[in-house]
Amino acid sequence: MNGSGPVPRRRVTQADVARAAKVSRTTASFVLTGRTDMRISADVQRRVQRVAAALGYRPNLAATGLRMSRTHTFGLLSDTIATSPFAGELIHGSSDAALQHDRLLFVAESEGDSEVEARLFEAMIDRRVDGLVYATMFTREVTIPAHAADHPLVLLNCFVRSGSLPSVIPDERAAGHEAARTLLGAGHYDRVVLLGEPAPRVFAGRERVGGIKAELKSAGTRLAGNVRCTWSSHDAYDSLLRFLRENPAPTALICLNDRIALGAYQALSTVGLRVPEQVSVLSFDDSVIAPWLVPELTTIALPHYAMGHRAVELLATGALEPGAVRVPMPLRDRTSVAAPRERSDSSRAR
Amino acid sequence: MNGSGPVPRRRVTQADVARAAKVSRTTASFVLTGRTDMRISADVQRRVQRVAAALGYRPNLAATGLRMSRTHTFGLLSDTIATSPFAGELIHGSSDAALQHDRLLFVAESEGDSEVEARLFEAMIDRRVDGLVYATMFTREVTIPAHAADHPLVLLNCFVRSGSLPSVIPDERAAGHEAARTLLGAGHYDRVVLLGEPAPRVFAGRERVGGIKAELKSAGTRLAGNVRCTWSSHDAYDSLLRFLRENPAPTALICLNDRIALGAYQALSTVGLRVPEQVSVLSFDDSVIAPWLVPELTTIALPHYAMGHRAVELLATGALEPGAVRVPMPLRDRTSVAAPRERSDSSRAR
DNA sequence: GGCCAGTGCTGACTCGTGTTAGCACCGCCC
DNA sequence: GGGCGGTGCTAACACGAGTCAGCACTGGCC
Repeated sequence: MNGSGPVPRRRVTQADVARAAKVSRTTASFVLTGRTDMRISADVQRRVQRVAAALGYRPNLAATGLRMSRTHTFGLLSDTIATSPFAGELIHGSSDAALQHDRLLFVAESEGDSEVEARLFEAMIDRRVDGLVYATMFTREVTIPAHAADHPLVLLNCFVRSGSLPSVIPDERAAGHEAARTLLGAGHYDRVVLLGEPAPRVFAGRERVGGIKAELKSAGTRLAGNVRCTWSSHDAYDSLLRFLRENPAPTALICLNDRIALGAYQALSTVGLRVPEQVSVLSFDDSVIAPWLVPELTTIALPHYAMGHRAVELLATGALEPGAVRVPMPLRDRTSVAAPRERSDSSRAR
Repeated sequence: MNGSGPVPRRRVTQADVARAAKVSRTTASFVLTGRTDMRISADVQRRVQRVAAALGYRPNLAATGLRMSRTHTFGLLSDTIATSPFAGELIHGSSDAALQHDRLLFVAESEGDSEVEARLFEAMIDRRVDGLVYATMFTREVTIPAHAADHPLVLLNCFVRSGSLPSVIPDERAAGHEAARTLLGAGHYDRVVLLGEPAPRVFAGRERVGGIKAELKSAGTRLAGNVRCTWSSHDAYDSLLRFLRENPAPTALICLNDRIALGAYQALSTVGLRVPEQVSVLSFDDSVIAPWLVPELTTIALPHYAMGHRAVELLATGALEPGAVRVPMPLRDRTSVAAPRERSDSSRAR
């Protein structure tokens, strides 16, 4: 006799449920999709529900995707450079939002290769994603291929010049204001030095500096110094060291990002200036190293998680109005900012 | 008259191609899937190909997925803690491998919540992924829910006790050997101090220390000191500072990870010891800060990119033998290791 | 001229689901 | 008792592809 053997465990389908509940597949479908406009007796409804649960029925989303042209799936396409620690946050926020809206995310990276980008784009469209997020690692302007316009699309951390596409970017300008306000609030007034300008036409740099200067101006003061350097810890180290040898020490330092702040810490340590007792340090990005530094670095965070979350949420809710959503950048108030110990003679109590 | 208006641009299907090429849909299907066992004249083949290209036909993968039960899609499920900068690398490697094998990756994170994990798991299965990668941020042992065994599964950066599942992990032990060998090669022999043991039953720590000690032993020497501290820069800073005040300075320091190395740098700077002239520093992980430090940190890299790549490749090629694939950890030879300047009297030329 | 083998293509079914049109039954009313 | 309105369900088609069985035609052979 031919033993039944281990059944190859086919997945249970709607038809299985219908058969077991002794109704037509149509009826099962109506009950399981929860449609009320078709008259199904309460009795049958319960029976189908119960049988479905008992058999562990789960709809085959490949099939519904085909039938409905909605796959409950989004694509996240980024140009992420592998070394960026922010990529994880962006994906994390996106992934969380997707889960909340019962979606799943395809994630892929083009490394800036536009041919690869096109291939990935096609691959997602071929799988009939319901929408796309196009993300960049650094906030910048992008151009989007024309055929992309056929599909729901949200730009993440980037924007198009025309502003004709929905996009999510960090509010860098407000962050600049916040930075200056924080130092002013701690009592720093006229011996605040900026480290890192000019960022070569980089959105973040331009906006941050703009916000800082505007805030200081409206408080009736200005930067006491402006140390130029690239956004690398090594250059920041060298540049600040040179500055400190030729100028009076500032009471506070605004570093345009955490990498610069790291270089600044090392330079300050080299000349024997202590943070925050002698020099306060405030920075931007809240990269992983901020809490590792001694003392822990006070910095204004790039809200990558929140941005990713927001972008996917826009797609999921269909709120696709053109224009930029600016996500606030929160201050991570740690221990590198303190009140200035000695007042310079030109400072005044506020 | 009812103007034709802008056609809602329905995607072109195989049926469209067949119609335009004046063949049956069956024939179109055979040509487009490149099947040769069915006899189609070369003439018709060319015609179909040409028409398909002209119309820009692309198969609907939701449909083939349904028909074939193969979606050309994998799922990557991780417990990633958002703050980890390594997540990006893991995903990057996986994504690249997927692209190479014409697959797309669902990526999702559970944040260690097993209920969320189960939901994501279901969501992927419901979308009929061809296989799953289960990834952890830190190398560790995991337990996999039983029903997962029904699907092709590769463990990434983790393993099951029984070893019954294919898994990809970093070769931490070999890295320990490499670390010791590197210092020995630079001339450090008997004044090498370890900073960071014991890692509380952490795989990476155990293996690294094991490799280091074994290598030193086989070279006829041993660690000159063992400074215990947690894997945080702050604790490393404090612990090393205390050690340096009570002991002769080592010629080389092995830090069990880069965070510890950062604390060590700051402590060495505090007591006026220069890297690498007076103390060489060697570390593990190659986190983002390694190249930012002054001098740049020599460290043995966690091969997250390679591991992600390998895991997806295993799935794509179907090479799913049980047991662990150990991925080598490359030395990033920067500038924090140099030959010791002065020999201690007990050292001998090698 | 009828049979056979080979060539080249197509009809019809399938995957698992959503949806429209319509069928069978019941009770009521005149 | 025959039409009629309502109730409760189902047959049949569609989504876009892959695949099996078989049909129509040709040419050669006895």
